[in-house]
Amino acid sequence: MKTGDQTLVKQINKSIVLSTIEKKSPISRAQISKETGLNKATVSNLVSDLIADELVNELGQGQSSGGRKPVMLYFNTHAGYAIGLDLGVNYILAVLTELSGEIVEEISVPLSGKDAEHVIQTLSSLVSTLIGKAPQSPYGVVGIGIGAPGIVDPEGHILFTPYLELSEVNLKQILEEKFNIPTVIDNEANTGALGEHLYGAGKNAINLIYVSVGIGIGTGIIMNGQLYKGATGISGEMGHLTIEVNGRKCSCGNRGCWELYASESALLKEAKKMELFKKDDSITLESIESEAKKGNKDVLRLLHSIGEYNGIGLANIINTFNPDMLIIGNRMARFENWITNPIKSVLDERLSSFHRNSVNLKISSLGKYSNALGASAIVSSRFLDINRVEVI
Amino acid sequence: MKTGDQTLVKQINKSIVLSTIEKKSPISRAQISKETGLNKATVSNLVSDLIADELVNELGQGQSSGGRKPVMLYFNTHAGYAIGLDLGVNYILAVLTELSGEIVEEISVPLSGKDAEHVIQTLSSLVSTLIGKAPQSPYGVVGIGIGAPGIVDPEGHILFTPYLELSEVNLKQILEEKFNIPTVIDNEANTGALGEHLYGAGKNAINLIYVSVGIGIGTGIIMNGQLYKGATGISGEMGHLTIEVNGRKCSCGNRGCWELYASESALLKEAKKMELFKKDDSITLESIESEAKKGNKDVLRLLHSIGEYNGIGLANIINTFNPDMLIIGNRMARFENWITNPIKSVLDERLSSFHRNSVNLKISSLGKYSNALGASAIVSSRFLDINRVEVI
DNA sequence: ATACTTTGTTTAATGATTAAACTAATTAAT
DNA sequence: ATTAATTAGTTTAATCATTAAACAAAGTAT
Repeated sequence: MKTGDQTLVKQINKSIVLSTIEKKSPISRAQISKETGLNKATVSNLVSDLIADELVNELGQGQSSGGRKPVMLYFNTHAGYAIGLDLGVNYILAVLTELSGEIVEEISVPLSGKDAEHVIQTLSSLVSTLIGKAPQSPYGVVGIGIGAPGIVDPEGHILFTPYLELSEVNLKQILEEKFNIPTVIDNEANTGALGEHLYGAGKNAINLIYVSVGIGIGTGIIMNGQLYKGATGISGEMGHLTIEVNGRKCSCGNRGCWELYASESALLKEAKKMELFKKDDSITLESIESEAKKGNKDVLRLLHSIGEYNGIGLANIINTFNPDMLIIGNRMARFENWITNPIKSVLDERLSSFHRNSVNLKISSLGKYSNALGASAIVSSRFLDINRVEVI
Repeated sequence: MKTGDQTLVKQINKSIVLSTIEKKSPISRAQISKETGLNKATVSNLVSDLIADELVNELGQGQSSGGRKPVMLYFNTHAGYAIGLDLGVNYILAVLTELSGEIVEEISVPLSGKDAEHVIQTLSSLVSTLIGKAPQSPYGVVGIGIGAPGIVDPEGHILFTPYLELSEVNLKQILEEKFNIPTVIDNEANTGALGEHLYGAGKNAINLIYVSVGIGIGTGIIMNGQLYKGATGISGEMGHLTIEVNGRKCSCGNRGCWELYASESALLKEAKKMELFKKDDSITLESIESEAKKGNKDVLRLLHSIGEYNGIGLANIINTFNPDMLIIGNRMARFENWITNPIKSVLDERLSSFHRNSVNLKISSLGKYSNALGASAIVSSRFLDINRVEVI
């Protein structure tokens, strides 16, 4: 059982000091003491440790406020590096980040094949490249984080991906054996939620729902500052909430699932029916967006309707979670200009007054980086042993 | 900021020792040491404290296992008492419990008036009576917990009750001033969830959703062993999930809300349309149940359909939370025999295989006591300072 | 030059846990 | 019946993290 002792006390306080420096650097020992309530002596001790760990640097003196000048402390964001991988359906985005989440290298490659071997091969080669590009540092590459589509269990098995042939593959184990670096895999909605929570639009929200609207719709749930993953790691399948009892049959087995009406797939499917695109066989989000920009009435009407359907599901999420913030991410985010208003008017119409006033709807601020950054954040947080996020 | 020190360490360990005794009594110091990993000396010290606090008793010797006989320790469930109030729409159920949750007194009264004064008067008189009946004990009545219908904010204001005239009333403050006893108010779905989690069907589940199906439908959300209340304390309004986009208008402003199809109100409304009940003006759940027992085909068909609609919403909950357990409580629970099968077949039909296998559906095991016991548990837990549940 | 401030370190005390030694009480074996 | 072995619980001394208070260092203000 996890009992208390002095080691625990020190861990807690060291963590507090480190994250204070992370958030407020440059900062002096005296200021840390005032902000945290820890004794000056305690802060001095812990800072010595952190300097020995190379996680913190002393860098010059600050302004005097009527007495001795303070020594300013900085978080050593270059103590190590983390790799974050956004495993998409037809691309992989790989980033190498500092411990602060700053991107130092990024590579994006299309994913031509869908078979396990090809995917693993591509991932590995990206990881190799990024490891090679990581600058010299005390700790090197401290972890590999992966955001994957589909269902991932707590052990890193991908149980099921609808579009890649990775079902039952234990990516975590494969990569750990290959590179001997701690590896973590999670669903893309979860990594996206973490990315936005730590570095993006959701920085100040402790209860936030990240809604990844892509081919399907998935949600990442952060409550009380912790990622919630459910009993077997497959919570957040809110794309499969029934919004029409006798609606169309969904591949999941259910009927009338939200994502059948509000996702990228729904948008493309409806667009294909339009005269405008009939000639064009390979209809894309780009072409839809360009038509919207031109002001094509039919396209605008379609986006309006998709927006409304998004609003209906978002109202469900608000009624369920009463979150501080909702963040819409993934590819639907690019239609921000056309879907925001219909979403808001549906929320106004459908929410009770108690919920209506507390709605805080945002569009992903990290854009295509939410997943990769969230994935890298999981492993750098683990390395820093800061309880910024709870990851099982 | 909440920093670490020796006080914290002692709090943590004392809490661990006390809850070990609570769960496994009778138990010896040596066994506690083995189970928790704490040193024998530490356990002895903490147990001395707990005995001085009168929270633990030594009571006789246990069986030797080849050496000195152990001294058996018991949790002193009579160290204090807690009051739990289930504030219903037309009744109040009040219980006086031991610290273990054992009921020692219970009073149930009908609620004739709906105005604030009458409700407060009735509550106060029940509390007075129970305080009078509490046996002599070291700590007396340690708290008053209330489970109320409607929306309760974190400060104990009832923001809105659909059926009582208590909107904007600060019950917590009123009762605390009157009795000078710490008082906590929460939504009935939350207290129900806590009751089942601590004493009922959900004892072994750390991720559980309690679904209170009464006049409306509310849910109590327990995740990672903690009650989740949302940004402003009004999460869990899953009765208002849209299951028919263009369905009937609901009083909440939304359309096609789940509770319009699956609640007690839906059942009564449909029953009223039946020939059988046309003569009878005051149709009740009792009469419906009695007809079901007689095997009335129309009633059975109606219950089957209500069960199916319950299943549809429960599938939504499972897709959202992937919980260890779902518990159906409140008045719909009495129709267990007729709704369980339709619920299960809907779940089988509508859930993806990953969720289907992990479904754990139960009916409330505390019956009418879930709320009152959950409410009393909040205050006794606070008193014991055990982190059995997180309550804001 | 002097008094006052602020920063950071040193010192001694406090207190919680713990390993190890010890006492107490019981069983099993000779 | 005596002895050895075992288990329960306490005592003792050591360890270690925090802290208040004293102190040293380095500045500002008058």
